[in-house]
Amino acid sequence: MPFEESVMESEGWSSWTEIADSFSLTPRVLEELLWGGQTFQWFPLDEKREVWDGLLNSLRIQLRSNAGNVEFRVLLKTSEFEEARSALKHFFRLDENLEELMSFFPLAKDDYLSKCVNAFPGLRILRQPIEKVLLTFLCSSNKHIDQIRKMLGMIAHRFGEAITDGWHEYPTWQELAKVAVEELSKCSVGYRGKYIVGSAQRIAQEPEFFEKLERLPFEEAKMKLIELPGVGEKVADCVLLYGGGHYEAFPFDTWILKAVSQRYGLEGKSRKEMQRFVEEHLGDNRGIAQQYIFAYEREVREL
DNA sequence: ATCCAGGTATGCA
DNA sequence: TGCATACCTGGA
Repeated sequence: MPFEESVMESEGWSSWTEIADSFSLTPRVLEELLWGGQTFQWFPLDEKREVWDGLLNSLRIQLRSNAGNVEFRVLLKTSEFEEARSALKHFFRLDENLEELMSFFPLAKDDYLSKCVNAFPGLRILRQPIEKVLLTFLCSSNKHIDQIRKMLGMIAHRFGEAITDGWHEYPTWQELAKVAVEELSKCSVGYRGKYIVGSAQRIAQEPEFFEKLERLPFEEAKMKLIELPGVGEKVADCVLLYGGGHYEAFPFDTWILKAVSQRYGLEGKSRKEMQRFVEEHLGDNRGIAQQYIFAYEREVREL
């Protein structure tokens, strides 16, 4: 019997419902959003990765693309239906006009970017709490996405609040500040353990750290983040892009570095020069462009 | 086995 | 500033 049947019949779940009228995504793009390295609290329920199981605002939710329409259902005992729907609209940024944000991309004179954009229609930057994003990208250095996911899963399970059916939230920074590095090391975090606890302790001793961070303009927020141990330029850019909604952030990871230098003929150029090129060529919403490039490169290089 | 992975911190020219 | 190296861990 198809997997979907048993899911439909299990108790406690609401019925599958569209998140919003005009919100459609192919299964591939939905997969890229939930599994591609922006967020780490969603897991595929089936081999084909068409149904997703996750946690959003501590609500247990499932997602799928049904003939293009993004549908959700929620475990009713843990939440109200409309609460989940509005959390999802927020998460997918349905309040923003993606087309308009991308209207300044130099698509007419950039075949490469056009290819990236066309390959993942509707791809966007998810909106996640900045506290959570900081934790995820503090784990990210020198790791594959699936390894990051495993680390975070262990951290949540060991230190985070239990929600339902073995699902745990991430621990708060206040909680992490009290964790011993040796304890955290049991989550395979390696040398990142001291970064996480060290950052947690600084955050814990500065009241409203994240509130202040969110009020700062991009460059100042970036400097504030880089003061934390384990946060360099790349992690700071990720935190501000995925958690702070700063589309000026353009994280230069190894993939993007390779892609930009090769695709735009900038081999041998310094990192500074590449940054300057990206700023001028891609414009203020370059962070969104980065997401398309990242997705495209991962797909063509087959991982 | 040896290398590398969504980098950062440190030391030295 | 700009480059070299070490760093936990685990999978290829």
